[in-house]
Amino acid sequence: MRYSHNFPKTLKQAPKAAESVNHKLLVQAGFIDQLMSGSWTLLPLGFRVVTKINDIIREELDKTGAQEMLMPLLHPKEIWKETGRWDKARDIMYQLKKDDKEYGLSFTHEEIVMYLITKLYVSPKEFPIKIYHFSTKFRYEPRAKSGILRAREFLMKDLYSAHLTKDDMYKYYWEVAESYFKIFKRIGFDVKIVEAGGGVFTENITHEFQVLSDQGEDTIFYCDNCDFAQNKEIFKGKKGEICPKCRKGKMVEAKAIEVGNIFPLGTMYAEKMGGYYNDQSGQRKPVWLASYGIGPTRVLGTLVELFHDQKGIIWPKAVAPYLVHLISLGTDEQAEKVYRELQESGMEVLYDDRDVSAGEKFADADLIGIPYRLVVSQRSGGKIEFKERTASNSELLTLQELLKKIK
RNA sequence: CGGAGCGUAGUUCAGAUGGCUAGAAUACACGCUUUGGGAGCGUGAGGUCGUGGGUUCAAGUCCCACCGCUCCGACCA
Repeated sequence: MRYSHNFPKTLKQAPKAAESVNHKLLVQAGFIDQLMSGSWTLLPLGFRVVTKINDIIREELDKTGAQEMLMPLLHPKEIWKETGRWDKARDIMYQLKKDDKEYGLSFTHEEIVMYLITKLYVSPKEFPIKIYHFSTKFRYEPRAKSGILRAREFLMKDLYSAHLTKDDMYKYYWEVAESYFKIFKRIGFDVKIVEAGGGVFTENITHEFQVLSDQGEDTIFYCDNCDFAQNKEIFKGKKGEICPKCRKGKMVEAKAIEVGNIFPLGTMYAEKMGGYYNDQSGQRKPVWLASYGIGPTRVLGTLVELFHDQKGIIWPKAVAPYLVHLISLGTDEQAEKVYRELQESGMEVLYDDRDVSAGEKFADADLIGIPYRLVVSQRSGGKIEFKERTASNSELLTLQELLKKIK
């Protein structure tokens, strides 16, 4: 991509109102734009990062046998009445009326999934059913905040699984937990799996995937010796106490950002919506439902909170919008050739071909945060100057050496 | 919803005790020059001063109401 045609360009200054790091840097570098409080556009650079995040999620979930689909966001009131959540979730659901018919904007999809399963499944042999989609969620937040971390409209990947038995539900539940762990590791996070309550979703203990960060609005307690961790809402002890699980480590208190969560919902949805099957003995039994979410746009913000310096963003390679940032300093013919060759080798290149000063190109490269910076100039002779975003020194390489190094 | 701050050009801001055709920087367009850390000169375009009402000979400036954004709190799968 030629940066001269990238929409939009970086800003000289971050917006005045921005205080959180993800808000400042993502806006200044041209990844996102705010429409109103809690509502954001993913600009081309931001959308590329989210696409990378989604691709990783998709790849790992497909390995568990899950199938991708897409469900609607405009829901009839009646389906939410069936589970009682039209009234119970009134505070977070956008509800609207048009010509005397009432609708809700989706804040989750359990009701729709249960409706689909009840309506479309043919035989118990089809279970377990594992379906997911990436789509927008609308949630009325009393106070949207922290840049893109707490929005009223945001992107979510939600997976739903339906099972004949509780054991089978939990078997897959832990398989997804493992899958989530891999996803976050690939993205670049060191996540903690934290026990939590289920809120408006379930009475059961659920699990959150938390990334430690001072910018987080959740408070968690975790053991410094074993994997025990609980969020503030359900943890009964205090920090510094002996871990109730391993009896060896001490409990640590920390701020964290919740990037994913999983819910073993049980049979409530099936019972309220008629999701039954006949088992071998001819008995009528409800199916077991679980749901699992990851917020790709919140992941985007969390990445910036974690990976940045004074000059800008530092994208992990797995999710960077481009892998290399090519800069030409007054040697356009050579840079054009390098650009062409890099593209032919399948490299994702952002090529700054603008007629602006060297300093501006360097500053923008640091701000945008692509992992590798390449400079072609008089000074580099026939070679290409290679520098990692986090390094202070560069080295001169031929194209072949460069390709070998990066791949 | 309670508290605080803010709202003037695309962006960041200046416009004191009310006073003339509302300014700067930056970004943008054109020309020339320039290319290793946000270059220089010139020309040009760009504004319902958040909205509505009020006070006044006169309001960006004072008063009232409302709207919006950010932060703290309440809330939060």
